[in-house]
Amino acid sequence: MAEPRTLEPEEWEFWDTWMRAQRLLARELDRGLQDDCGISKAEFSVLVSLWRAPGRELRVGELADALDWEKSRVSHMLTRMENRGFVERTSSGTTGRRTGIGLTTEGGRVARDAIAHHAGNIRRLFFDSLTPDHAATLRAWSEQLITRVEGGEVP
Amino acid sequence: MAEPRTLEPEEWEFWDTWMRAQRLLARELDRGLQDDCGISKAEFSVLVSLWRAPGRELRVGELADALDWEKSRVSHMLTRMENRGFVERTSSGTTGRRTGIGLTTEGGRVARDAIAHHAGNIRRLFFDSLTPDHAATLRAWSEQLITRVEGGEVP
DNA sequence: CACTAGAAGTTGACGCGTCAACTCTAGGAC
DNA sequence: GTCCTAGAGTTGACGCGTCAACTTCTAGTG
Repeated sequence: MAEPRTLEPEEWEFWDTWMRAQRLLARELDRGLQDDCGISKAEFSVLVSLWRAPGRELRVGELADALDWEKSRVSHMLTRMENRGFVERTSSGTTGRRTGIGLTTEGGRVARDAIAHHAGNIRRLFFDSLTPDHAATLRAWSEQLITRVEGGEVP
Repeated sequence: MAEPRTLEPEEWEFWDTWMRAQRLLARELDRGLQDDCGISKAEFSVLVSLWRAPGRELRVGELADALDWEKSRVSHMLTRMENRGFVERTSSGTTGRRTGIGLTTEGGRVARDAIAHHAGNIRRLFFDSLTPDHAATLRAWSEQLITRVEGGEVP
């Protein structure tokens, strides 16, 4: 028997609830980052990627891969973050071409701070709301979903 | 004993996985809406809200409440959707002031289509990946999270 | 009725993300 | 050496979302 390809009202309600929870969670975390550290979630991601990188330095393409962003998005963001003094395009190679992205001192400071604050907020908003059982379920489901979608195994 | 307010590496990994799954899910749904129906998720939300409204008509403030958006965001979006012919600002009252937002014929058609397509995609990507057990867990957790965050009950 | 406070809605500026077009460089082929 | 191409990175235009300032309507007070 063919599954219905539409949703029952109850399923819509579930979906709306789910989306709402996601939105609230994301909003709260963004607000925390903005209020406590003065940066956006996107800026945070860049700072963390650089912070964790060997030598605290990456290339644009590597950043793009790590963040799963388009290169041009990375480039735009780096321009803005360079203007704010968080990041610098470091020259390397014989021609002095500016390849490679590094943290400034200020950028490193902010990264450290933000990681601590953000970790606290994630614990407070996410982990504290999960029982071990819920956590296991969410984790399993996330992994399965990633495999399905990234593998293109969705019918 | 005080809980640690930072995250263990394993927790970070869990968090990253979780975020990645969310991102993929959202991206895939957006792509479906865009490819199949030529609209963004935001436009979809507006169309659905109007479609479900009594009389297929709402005011800006009501839309803002329903969507949990800022009024100005709604206003900007309506301007764009009005230009695309999906929506019209209907006059009412004695002074002919344009209050109230309605669907155009075209808007109604697109809304119908999009709801069907989107429902199919949600089933395929979300519901099909859930066992009844997972579903129950996710639902319970979502509701609890909403209560906590909206109630401001987070320490 | 005039006045005013405030709600409802709009606008403009700005930072952000995407897409397509562009520049620059490194590395062959000849 | 010269040319040519593929990849890396940047730029510009445009739609989007937020914030603050603004206009306009409405309702209450005297």
